[in-house]
Amino acid sequence: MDLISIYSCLCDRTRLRILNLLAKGPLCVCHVQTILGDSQVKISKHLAYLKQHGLVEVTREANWRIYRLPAKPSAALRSNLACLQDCVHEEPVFRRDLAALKALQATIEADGPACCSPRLVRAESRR
Amino acid sequence: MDLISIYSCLCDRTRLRILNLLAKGPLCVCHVQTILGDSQVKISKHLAYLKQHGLVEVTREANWRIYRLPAKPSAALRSNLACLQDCVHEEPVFRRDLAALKALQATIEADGPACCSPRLVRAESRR
DNA sequence: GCGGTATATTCGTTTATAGGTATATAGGGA
DNA sequence: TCCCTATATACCTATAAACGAATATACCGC
Repeated sequence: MDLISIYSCLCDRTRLRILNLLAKGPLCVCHVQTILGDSQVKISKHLAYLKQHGLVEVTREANWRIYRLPAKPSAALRSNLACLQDCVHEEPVFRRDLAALKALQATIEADGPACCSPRLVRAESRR
Repeated sequence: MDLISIYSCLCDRTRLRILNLLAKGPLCVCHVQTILGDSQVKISKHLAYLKQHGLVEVTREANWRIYRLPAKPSAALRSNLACLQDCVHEEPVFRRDLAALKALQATIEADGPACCSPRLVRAESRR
């Protein structure tokens, strides 16, 4: 994975928003979709783009796909994700997304097991 | 200037190479051209792209245009340029470019005043 | 003013990307 | 087996970007 791949992924707002969410932990597609308020296709394609360039990894859990940041990111990716974390604080969209994520996670906990509830995510991580 | 502008600029190898050079100090177009070994149009257009997105600034000195990194970069730009500095070490192209830059600067010093010799650059900076 | 040098712009072509609509795939449960 | 849900893919269109060739601009020295 080279720098160009990384920056190509970062130069789209939807993808930045996705990465900002994944920085907090793994998520299934439907939750990303809910938080960003975008269509299923759009989210799916951006996730595919990120995966193709090595910025995210996927595992399957039942009907769901759980996306996450790479377990072993390259040095370049690590620096850039860290840098991104510093920069996103300035733009309100990202803060709003994180707030929505928190709210959603609270609901998930309350409702019991759902697509990417902590329980499930832990379970499929163990494999 | 927002994150997308920054990352859009960074997702092209030619522009990364240019920024890597400018990190060492101001340069005129012809020297960038010489070091990268690309056509005049190509370099000129990438510099225009960088300028349009606020990643470089230009001043004129006689027949030459001197490009430099912004005097007062935004926080986001500053972090990303710093991050880039860390990352470019891994790829040989960038090291080779810096070596070529050093060689070129030695020649300039020896030959006396040229388009972007330190003397001229200092002179036009004072305005 | 003229010619030369450095740089920018215009135009055309090719390729990549974003987004949508419609459709396919794949697993789970009745 | 059939249906439902979650996600991916194919196909289309519009827009942006990259690059080259040719041309324009702007300053300099004579």
